Amino acid sequence: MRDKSKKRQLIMEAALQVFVEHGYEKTKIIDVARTAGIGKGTVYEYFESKEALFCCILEEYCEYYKEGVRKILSDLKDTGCQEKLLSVIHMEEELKDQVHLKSLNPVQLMTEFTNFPGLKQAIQVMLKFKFDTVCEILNEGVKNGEFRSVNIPLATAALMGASSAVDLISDEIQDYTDENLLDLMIHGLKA
Amino acid sequence: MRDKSKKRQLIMEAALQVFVEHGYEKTKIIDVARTAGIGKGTVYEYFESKEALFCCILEEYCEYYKEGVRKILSDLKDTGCQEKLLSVIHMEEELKDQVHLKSLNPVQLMTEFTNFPGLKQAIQVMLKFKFDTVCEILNEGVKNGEFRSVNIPLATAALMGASSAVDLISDEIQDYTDENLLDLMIHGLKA
Amino acid sequence: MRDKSKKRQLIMEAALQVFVEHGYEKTKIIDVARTAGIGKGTVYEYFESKEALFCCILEEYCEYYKEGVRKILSDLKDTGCQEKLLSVIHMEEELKDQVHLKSLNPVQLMTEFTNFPGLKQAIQVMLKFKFDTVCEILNEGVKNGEFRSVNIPLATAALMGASSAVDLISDEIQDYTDENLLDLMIHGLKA
Amino acid sequence: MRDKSKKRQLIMEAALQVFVEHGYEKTKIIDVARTAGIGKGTVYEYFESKEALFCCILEEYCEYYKEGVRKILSDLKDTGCQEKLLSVIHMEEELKDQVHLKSLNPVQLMTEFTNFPGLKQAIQVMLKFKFDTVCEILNEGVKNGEFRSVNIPLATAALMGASSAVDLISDEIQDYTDENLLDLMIHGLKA
DNA sequence: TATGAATGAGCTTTCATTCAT
DNA sequence: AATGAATGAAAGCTCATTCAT
Repeated sequence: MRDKSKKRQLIMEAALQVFVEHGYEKTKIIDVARTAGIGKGTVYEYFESKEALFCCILEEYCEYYKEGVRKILSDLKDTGCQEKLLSVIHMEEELKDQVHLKSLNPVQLMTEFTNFPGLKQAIQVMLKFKFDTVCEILNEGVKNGEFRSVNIPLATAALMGASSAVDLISDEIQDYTDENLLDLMIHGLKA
Repeated sequence: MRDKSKKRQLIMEAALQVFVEHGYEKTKIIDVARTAGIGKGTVYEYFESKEALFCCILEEYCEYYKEGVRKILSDLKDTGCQEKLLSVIHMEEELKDQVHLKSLNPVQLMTEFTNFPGLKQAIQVMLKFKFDTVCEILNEGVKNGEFRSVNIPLATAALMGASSAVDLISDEIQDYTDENLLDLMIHGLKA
Repeated sequence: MRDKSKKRQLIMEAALQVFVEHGYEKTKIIDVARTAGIGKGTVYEYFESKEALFCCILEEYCEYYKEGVRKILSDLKDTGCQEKLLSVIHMEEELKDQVHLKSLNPVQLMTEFTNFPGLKQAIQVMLKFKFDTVCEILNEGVKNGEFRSVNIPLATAALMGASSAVDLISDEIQDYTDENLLDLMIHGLKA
Repeated sequence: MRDKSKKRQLIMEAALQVFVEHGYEKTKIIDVARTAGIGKGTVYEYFESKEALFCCILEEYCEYYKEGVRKILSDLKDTGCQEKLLSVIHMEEELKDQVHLKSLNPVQLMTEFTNFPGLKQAIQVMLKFKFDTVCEILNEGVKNGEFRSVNIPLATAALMGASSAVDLISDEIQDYTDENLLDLMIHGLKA
């Protein structure tokens, strides 16, 4: 039982690595298998299809992320919203390091999977969770006077998008820290 | 010569439409040909390969975009930077309408084409141009005291990312206008 | 148009040959292609799938058979039912020679394709036509006093089954002719 | 030794059931194992291969059938041939009920396994036995004046084929009984 | 002895690309 | 110049069989 579960995890980790490196379409099951050091058929003992494998990865990642967010926010119950936002953004970076990936950014994923209804749905669940979480924090910030009364969904999207893009373009950016980005979003460009 | 050029354009427009609708991998050359109302082989008379076709589209789009940006900025030589930024963001929206597409957003494209070296380069050219343009505007804004002295590449990435993501998540957002987004980025969240 | 149709026919003939020789499951598309002297992909230009290919063959065979039966029976409008039955049985033998096959006997096909709903239906159409045709002849024979008042569906099944099986076991049978078989079915074993 | 033999029997019964329900090709060893309530590997402890398993079933079925026929015929030593034929046909029906199967009709099997030389041979043994048995009865019937002097192998094939087909097409047949079929074969269609 | 996890040969099917017309 | 019929490499997936436990 332990072994079965471990191998499943092994495959998911190998798959994650290959998916992130080559993208969904270019990823071949045989490469996932080789990366995991197993045979092609074995992948299918654990996952019904390539799409299902991808879905499982997303779901796990999502759970992992949700869990992390919940924990952080409960730890920060009494701090300011700026700190909460920072922690949420931070957590994502840490998550990436832990699972050794370049990105599982839902904003980016949405782009790639627009045409896979099955996958798109799984991504939307993740995206929705992030969106709702950030919305809530902003809402709280507006209520307690920390933030001004902005269009919250718009601000949420902007925040998520900004942090996504910074990722993609980070080669060009000196001194990037989550703090710097958040500071910018909070204080704005205005002199 | 005229004809040759016109048919090339016809194919590119059909291809753009199909690429944007279905994504690169899911786009079949036969669908491009049918959309263009021509034979499958004809596509290959004008473009070496699917990848080359995509590249040409990007390059043309990039030129078109550059041209538009140059014109706008020369028209706005003496206005404030906020207006310039707005015009640049606006222009992208207009461009989409003109070529009837959901998106050719370079931030999104970067995601999908990370693994096509050929395509990635073309996208990066486009991305770089946008990036440099926005950087310049921000730079000017800082110099003339309109903006505070922020980390300009970071701010540029945030701005580009925000406007990209708002696109993807726009279902959730009420009252989205480029003005609202820009206002948010300029004044920040702070109360 | 002529060519397209001819190649389709070529593939169907090659496929028929391979299907009959190796059975449905053991038939590989690559073998059909090689037999037809074409590439594997070409088969799929003309038929959606292996199953569809098989279905088309059955349907064509069925049409061919129906046409033949109709013609024979209209030619024999005024002869006895025994002669009609004989002609129908004869025709099947001739058909086999014409299409160079061991058998497309529906009674046998029913056995092999019990588990392919799609294929089974096509076979049942063929079987039903034969069944109905023989039933009608027997009915007419009973009415005109040529035959006694037997259970017609039962007699039809027996007749069809007898002529099918004789085929399969024919190695063992000396002096087999359709006439002999029919004579046996008509006069019975009784001394 | 007893256990070994019992499990072997268990597997054969499970396999028989699955083979009859799904056909040879569509039968998966895992399904046989599940039906038998054992592990997949265990099947291979008792049978060399899927084909060997099928062969063993046929051989056992054949033995069983032979035994039954021998017993019946010895019991009926002094009755008429019509009764003997009826008993032989009856026995097959009973056999089916005993082993819970839709059919192991050799005429039908011959069709499916034309292309499995190994299996075909086993089937032919069975077929031959039936064939020879029926031939003998007919021979006796001709000799004792019960039947007229027909082409015996032909009549045998017809009889076997008729009873096979009636099986396959039985949905359409009202009031089917072995007696009715035999009566038809003996008295013929003639008025 | 019994197992089922692991395997990879082998299958169907897709589609970018070629090339004869 | 334009075509679309032909192609075969490549991919996802299945399942009989093996073998370590």
